[in-house]
Amino acid sequence: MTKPDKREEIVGAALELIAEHGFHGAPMAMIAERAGVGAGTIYRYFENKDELINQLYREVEKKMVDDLLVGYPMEKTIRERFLHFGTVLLRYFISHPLDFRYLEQFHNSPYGVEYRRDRILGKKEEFDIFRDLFEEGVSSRVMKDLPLVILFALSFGPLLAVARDHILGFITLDDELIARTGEACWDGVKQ
Amino acid sequence: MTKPDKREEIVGAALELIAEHGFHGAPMAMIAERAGVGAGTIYRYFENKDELINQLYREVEKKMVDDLLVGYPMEKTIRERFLHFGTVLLRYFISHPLDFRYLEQFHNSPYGVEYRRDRILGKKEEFDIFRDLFEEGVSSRVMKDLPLVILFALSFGPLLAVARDHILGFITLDDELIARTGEACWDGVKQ
DNA sequence: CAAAAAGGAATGAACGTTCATTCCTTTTAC
DNA sequence: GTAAAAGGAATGAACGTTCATTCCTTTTTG
Repeated sequence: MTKPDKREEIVGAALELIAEHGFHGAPMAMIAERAGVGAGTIYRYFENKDELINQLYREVEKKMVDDLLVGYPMEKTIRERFLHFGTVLLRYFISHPLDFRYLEQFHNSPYGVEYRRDRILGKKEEFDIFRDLFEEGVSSRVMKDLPLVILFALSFGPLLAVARDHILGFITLDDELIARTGEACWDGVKQ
Repeated sequence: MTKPDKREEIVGAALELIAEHGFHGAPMAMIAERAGVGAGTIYRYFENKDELINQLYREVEKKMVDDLLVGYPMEKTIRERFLHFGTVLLRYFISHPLDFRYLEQFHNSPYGVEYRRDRILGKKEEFDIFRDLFEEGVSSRVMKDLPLVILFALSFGPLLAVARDHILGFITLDDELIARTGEACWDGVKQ
């Protein structure tokens, strides 16, 4: 196994185990075993478990955001761009359930709270296409004049909830249901 | 300290510590210390940590549901009943942040998934005022004809997200914002 | 009524287990 | 042959739980 392969194996094993069993249900020894490497080897690639968890988060998030931007209809209406995001996001979660579960685990942990605090209250300069879309929506009076955080909640709250329900098997989302869920979210944020 | 007092102390300490630091950030020894009892004493009231966590969940949930039903306008329109729930729920979470955080921790853990599975897929016979409201909304064509699970997501998804943002200090909800958030949720589910 | 005995609630040190991390040996790469 | 990489047993800290003992209340006895 070549060097980058080993890192990939570790990251993949960590993703699977943490997505399925949570941070505390995924001991380093188990990650090592599933990755097919020695326990000590992980520490050649990651300083400690926290570092592994954080780096994995960034990789999963980047992969998702990159995917989200493919085919983004930059020139279309706000509504269409909003629906694009909703649809693509839901599809992404459904076809990458491990990624979704991992992101959820992360966000619902102290790691995620700290991360979100930085993101929302911290430096704005970073490229944030969601923020741009919502700010444009509010200032052009196409969306309700509510704080960004609430518009985010109205949009992502339901999307995350239905993605979770689908992945846990409480419902089966098809294309029509995905589209109608996106529309319903739009009804929530639109003026 | 009388006998029921001790149980109360344990439950209160567990609520505080778990709400703040999660299940794994609240060792039994720490719960015992905060409760002002010996570590072994907890096991006189609860068989084990799981039992403590589950019983605490049921108490917190019951307290909340009871509160939610006070002043429920049984005879008013579906819209008004929906808005009542949204408002009262948000207010409850804001004034009981520990309860909210505990419920979140629970729902985002294996405990919660199992619990939800029973609730959604399992026996329907249990009294569930939410389910009744949404079923009435759909059948009377006041709400969108979507699966109940999705209507739930459209309603509670944003409410939970907003409550979390308030409690974590990302936004400050006042009466007006609470009302407008509820209305926005209604826009999402209404036909 | 007072003293002794019993009962059972409370305690916290101790135990066994689990885990992240380290350390030293073995293997690989060049 | 040597240095880097990998391996996995060893380590020690932290955890949930147990249990022998203490403490306090209640009951019994004379």
